[in-house]
Amino acid sequence: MRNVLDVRVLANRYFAQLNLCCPQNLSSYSLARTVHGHVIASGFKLRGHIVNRLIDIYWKSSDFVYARKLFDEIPQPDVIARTTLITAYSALGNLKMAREIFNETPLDMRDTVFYNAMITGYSHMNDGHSAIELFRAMRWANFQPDDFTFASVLSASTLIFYDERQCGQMHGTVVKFGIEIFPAVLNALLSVYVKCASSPLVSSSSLMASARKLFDEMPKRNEFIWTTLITGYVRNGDLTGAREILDTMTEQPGIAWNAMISGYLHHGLFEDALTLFRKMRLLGVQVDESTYTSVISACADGGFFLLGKQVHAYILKNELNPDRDFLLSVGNTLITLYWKYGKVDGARKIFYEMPVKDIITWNTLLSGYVNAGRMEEAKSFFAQMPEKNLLTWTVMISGLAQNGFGEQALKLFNQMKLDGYEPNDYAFAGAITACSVLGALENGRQLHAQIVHLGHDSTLSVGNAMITMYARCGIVEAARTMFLTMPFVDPVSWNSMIAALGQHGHGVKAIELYEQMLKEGILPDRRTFLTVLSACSHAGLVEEGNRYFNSMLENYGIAPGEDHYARMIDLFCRAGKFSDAKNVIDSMPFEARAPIWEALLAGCRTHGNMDLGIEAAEKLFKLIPQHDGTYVLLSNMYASLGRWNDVARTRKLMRDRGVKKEPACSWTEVENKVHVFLVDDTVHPEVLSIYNYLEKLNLEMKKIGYIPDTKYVLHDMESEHKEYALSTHSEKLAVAFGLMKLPQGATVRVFKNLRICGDCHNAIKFMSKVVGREIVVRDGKRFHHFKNGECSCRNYW
DNA sequence: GTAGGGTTAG
Repeated sequence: MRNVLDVRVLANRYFAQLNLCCPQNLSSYSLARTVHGHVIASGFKLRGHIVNRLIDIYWKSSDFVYARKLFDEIPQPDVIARTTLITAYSALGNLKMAREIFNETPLDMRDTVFYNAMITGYSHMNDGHSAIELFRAMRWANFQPDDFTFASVLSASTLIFYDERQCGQMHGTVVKFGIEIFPAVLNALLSVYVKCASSPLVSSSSLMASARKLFDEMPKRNEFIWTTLITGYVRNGDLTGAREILDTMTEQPGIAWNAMISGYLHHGLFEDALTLFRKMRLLGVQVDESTYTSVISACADGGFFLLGKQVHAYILKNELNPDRDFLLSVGNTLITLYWKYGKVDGARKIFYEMPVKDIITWNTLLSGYVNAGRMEEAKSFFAQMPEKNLLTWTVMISGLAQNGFGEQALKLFNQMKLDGYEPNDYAFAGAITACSVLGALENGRQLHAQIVHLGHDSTLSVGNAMITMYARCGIVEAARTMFLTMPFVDPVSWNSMIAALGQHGHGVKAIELYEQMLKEGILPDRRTFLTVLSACSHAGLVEEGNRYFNSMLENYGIAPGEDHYARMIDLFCRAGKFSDAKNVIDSMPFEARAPIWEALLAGCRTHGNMDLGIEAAEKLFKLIPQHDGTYVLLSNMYASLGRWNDVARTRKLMRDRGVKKEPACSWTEVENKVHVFLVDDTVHPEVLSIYNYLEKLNLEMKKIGYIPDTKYVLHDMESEHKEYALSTHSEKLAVAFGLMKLPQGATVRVFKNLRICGDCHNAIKFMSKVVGREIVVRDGKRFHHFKNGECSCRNYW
């Protein structure tokens, strides 16, 4: 039996040991476990300060389950243990559990600190209303609020206050309680004014003036207060004002400089951010993790990859300290830096070397894979993520959609909703993009309705995706309406609309829109030129295309890339100007790689320039021997010349060389083999008749050594998404239409669920030219008349 | 046991 004194000595010793523990540090966690073990072994009952301290260390070391277990084992947890637990649950974002502990605590046990913890929990989780409500309840129950209370309450107020009157009232309350002598409270009050001023609903000038007055009258200013004011000016877009404050500062807290750097960063002034960083180093101002994070981010977004790499090297050399949490946010930004400059492997290396990762780390590398189009890696990475959030899903959905996996993207979109996530505008934009990939107009329209219902329709991401979706589905008019009714447009919107017109043969209109964009002072970017050149190419506007191409470097300082040269080759080939196309290749400042030769071969396919096509194919065989695309293009070229034996020879060559994928069925190959094919109104027989039809076609093609991919169609018909399956293959349907030897003026009905999409429309136009007859296609209540390669549908165009 | 400012992902 121990005597009381022994126990107390022991307890004090344990407590001293525990106080040595620094939370959030693994070694302190194991020390806590050891002490805990000693306590139990000695038969000493866990209670009082020791147990509270243990709970505190456990949860701060993220062993929350254990912390809770310990708490539950205490027969009568005191108010301190309860406060710890409330703080713990709040920090984990679980306000429900925190509130449960709160409610279970009898009124006579509570104290001000206890209330403060719960109020702070609400405030940190951005639940301003609950925080204020609890503050009222606290006063109602006659608890005296202190400076901590007001700091939290004021912080909560910034979330819900929207006008000057409220700010003034709160100011009065603070003075009434005589709390304004505490810097933390004053700073929080300043923050209330500043955040209210940055609300779009109020005029910021008078609120900022009040904030400034408050600031000027402060007896003492600490680094918090300087920083709050600087961010205030930054948030209100007054970077000059912010900089003036920074320059008048007597002390130089690094944190205020960080606020300024991040201000420059968020206003796109990357060079200013970097200049300030240099000055900071020069003056010896404390640089920390946050500084590096912003600076690397500025490098990533501002086109300073080399500088970013230098900063990386500097950090590795001077700042690498595994004991600090240094690597997390800096590492996250570094991953962004590397993938944004195409160094996905570099990004991956950083990821795997990081000792501590969070969800941002995972999301960032996922974005890297997705952006590089490395979807297989992205998919397996997504599958092995330990935690996902809305952004994770969004990145994956739009990534799948943009890389052509429309069906998978829509599946994931539904999965996301099943998992309880409310899609945001970006997620909807991803789903809409998936619909444009699939040509699934019906689906896109349903999404459009939901988007309007949820009020996401005014956002840029959704609007831009919708323009493209309607355009790809052939409804250029709807795309135009979107473009015209969007409250804000950006260069992407212009690009999308120009592309919409260009893709549907409205080359002249596309160019007119481009000119209008220039008039409105929007600068074209690399993608704009890709779009404009395509439009010229489709509309046969060779001279204009050439002029725009030359203007890139001359007027806008954009060096044409490989893709732009490829577009020029396409432009010339379509116009039959093969020698000009060849000249483009000779004049390029870099060695022609595969995409260039592919463009040439594709151009030769369309216009049957066999010699040049073979030359391009030879280059491609050398450059990428196992690439099936070359064989497809080459055999298509032969097919367009009716050289069926060469088609068969090419395909044999491909098999002999062990190249895997079979070329897809394409209209040029079979245009000489025209059949009658009509569909009726019900769904099932239509599916069957297409299948039967293609089966028949199969046999005929096999006779000449061609293996078409009807398996593909059959496979999708069996899939659960019938509607997508039909829509996915609208291009193939167009092929089927094209194959028909249509009687003069014949009408073809399109499936109930299928509308004429962009690709389909183009294919039918093309076939009307080839067949030399008028084709009438009924699409719902509308009729499309195709004749001589043009469509004269009044309702649409 | 509780408070106020700056920090990265589409």
